[in-house]
Amino acid sequence: MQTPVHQTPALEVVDPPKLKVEPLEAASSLRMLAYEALKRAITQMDIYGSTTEFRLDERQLSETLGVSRTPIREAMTVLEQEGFVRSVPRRGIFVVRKTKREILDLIVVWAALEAMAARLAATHASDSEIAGLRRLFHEFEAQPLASHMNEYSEANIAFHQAVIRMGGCRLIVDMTENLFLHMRAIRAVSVRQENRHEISMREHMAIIDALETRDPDLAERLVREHTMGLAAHVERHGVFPE
Amino acid sequence: MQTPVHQTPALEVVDPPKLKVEPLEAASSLRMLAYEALKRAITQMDIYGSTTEFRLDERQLSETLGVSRTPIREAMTVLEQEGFVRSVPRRGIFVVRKTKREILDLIVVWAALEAMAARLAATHASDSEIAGLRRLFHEFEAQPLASHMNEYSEANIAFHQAVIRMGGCRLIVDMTENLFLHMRAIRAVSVRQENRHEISMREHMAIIDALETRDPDLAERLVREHTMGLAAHVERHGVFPE
DNA sequence: CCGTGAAATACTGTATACGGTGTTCAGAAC
DNA sequence: GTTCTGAACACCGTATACAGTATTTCACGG
Repeated sequence: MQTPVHQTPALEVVDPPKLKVEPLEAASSLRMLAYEALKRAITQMDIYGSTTEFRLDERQLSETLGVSRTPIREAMTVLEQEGFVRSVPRRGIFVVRKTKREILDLIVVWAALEAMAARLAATHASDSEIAGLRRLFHEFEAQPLASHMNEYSEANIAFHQAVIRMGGCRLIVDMTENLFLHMRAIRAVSVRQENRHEISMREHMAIIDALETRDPDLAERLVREHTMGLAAHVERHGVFPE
Repeated sequence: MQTPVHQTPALEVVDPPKLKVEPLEAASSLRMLAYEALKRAITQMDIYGSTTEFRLDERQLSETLGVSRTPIREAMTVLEQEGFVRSVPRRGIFVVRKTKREILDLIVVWAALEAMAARLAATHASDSEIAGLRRLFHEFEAQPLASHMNEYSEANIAFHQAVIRMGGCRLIVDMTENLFLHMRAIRAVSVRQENRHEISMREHMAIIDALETRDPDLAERLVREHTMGLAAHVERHGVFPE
C-alpha cells in the first residue's frame, strides 16, 4: 500500500510480496473452546463401559472451565445437534448411549456415504492419491497386530477416512467425521472374531485394487459390502444396553 | 391411584380407563419456537432470487418475536449447524447462499443416501408400502403439469422422501430432511428442460418396478443414476452466484 | 478532492440475575 | 412399615446488563 501505483506498470504481472499472515483467528470464542473441550471429554470417556448414566451439570462445568454458563450452553446445543448429548428439560444433560438400532443406522449411513465416495474416487482421484492409500495400507500391516484388531481402531478408521477424502466431496467428508467419532466411542464393546481382522485387511486390499483399475462399480460395491458386513456382524454379535 | 391395590387381582388384566391426555409438551420452549419460526422464514424466502445479502439482526428479531436475544441466539446456533445461516464474527448473521459446488455436494449426498434406502427398501419394505408408492406416483400424474415440472417440486420431493422412508433407516430419513429443505430453496433457479420432466417420471416408474420385483441392486442403481443425473444437469445448466 | 486517522456507535460475546417448575426428602397418616 | 402429600431446594430457561472490538463516519490535512 505504501508503493505508489504508477511504479507498477499495469501489464506487468508481479508476484505479491508474500506477507504470509497467520490465520490467527483460531479458537477465538469461549464457546468454541468449551465445545472442543466438552467434545474431547465426551469422546474420550468410555460411555459403554458401565451402565450408569453420565449427567453433565452446567454449573459445575462452568466452574471447572472457568467460564459462565452461557458458552457452556451454546456448546451443549451444538453437541446435542450432533447427537453426543441429550438435554432432558428438568433432569439435566446426559451423554447419549446409542442403542443397537441407532448404531446399525450409523453404520448404514457410513456405508452409503463411503460407497459413493469410493465411486467418485475411482474416476476422479489422482494416481498419486491412490498410491498414497496403498502406502497407508502397508504402514498398517507393519504395525503391531493389537493396534488394528477391530473395525474401530484408529488405523482402520484412517483407511476409511482416506477413501472418503479421495472422493473429493467435501460434504461427505464433513458428515462422516462425526460418524466416526461415534464409532470410536463404541469400540470398547466391539466384538472381536479371530478371522475377522484378516478378512477385513483382504477386503481393504481389494478396494485399493478396484480404485487402481478405475472401476467405480466394483469399488462402490466392495466398500458397501465391507461396511455392511460390519453391520451384520454387529447385528449378530454386538452386545449393547437396551 | 385412588383404587386400593387389593381390589385388583394380580392375574386379572384390566383395560386402563383411557384418559387420553394430550401430549401437550409440543414446542414448549421459546428456543424451539424461535428455531421453528426462523427456519420457516428462511426456507420460505427466495434467497437465490436476488444477489443482495440477507442479514439477520438479533436485536430486531428479538423485538419482532417478543423474546430476548438468548433464545434467538440458541436457535441461530442450531440453524448455523444445519447450514442455513452463517455467523460472521463482527459482521452479523447471514442467510447462506450455497455455491454451485456445495449444491452439487448436497445432491451427491442425497443420491448416496437415497440409493442405500432404495436398496434396503427392495428387501425390507412391505408389499403394501410399495403399492402405496405406486399410488402416490399416479396421484402426481393426475396433478396439473405445472405443479411438478421440475426436480424440486413438492410432488417430486414427496416421491423421493417416500422411497427414503421405505428404507426403514431412521437416520437416513432425518439426515435427508434438511437436505430437501435446502433443495427447496434452490428450486427458483432450477433450470427446466422440456423433456426432462418426462424422463424423470419414466425413471420414477422404473424405480417402483425395481422395488416391486425386489431387486436391490437395480433399485439402488436406478435411484443413484436418477439423482446423479440431476447433478449432471445442474453442473451443466445451473446458474448460481459465485 | 482524496486519503488517513480518530472517535463514536453499534453489535456481538459473555456474565449474571431471576423466575418457574420439577424433583426429592421428610413427616404424617393409614 | 409403607405410602401420600407438602414444602424446600436445586436446576434450567430466559432476560438483561456489560465489556470489547469492529466498522463506519466525520474531520482534518495533504
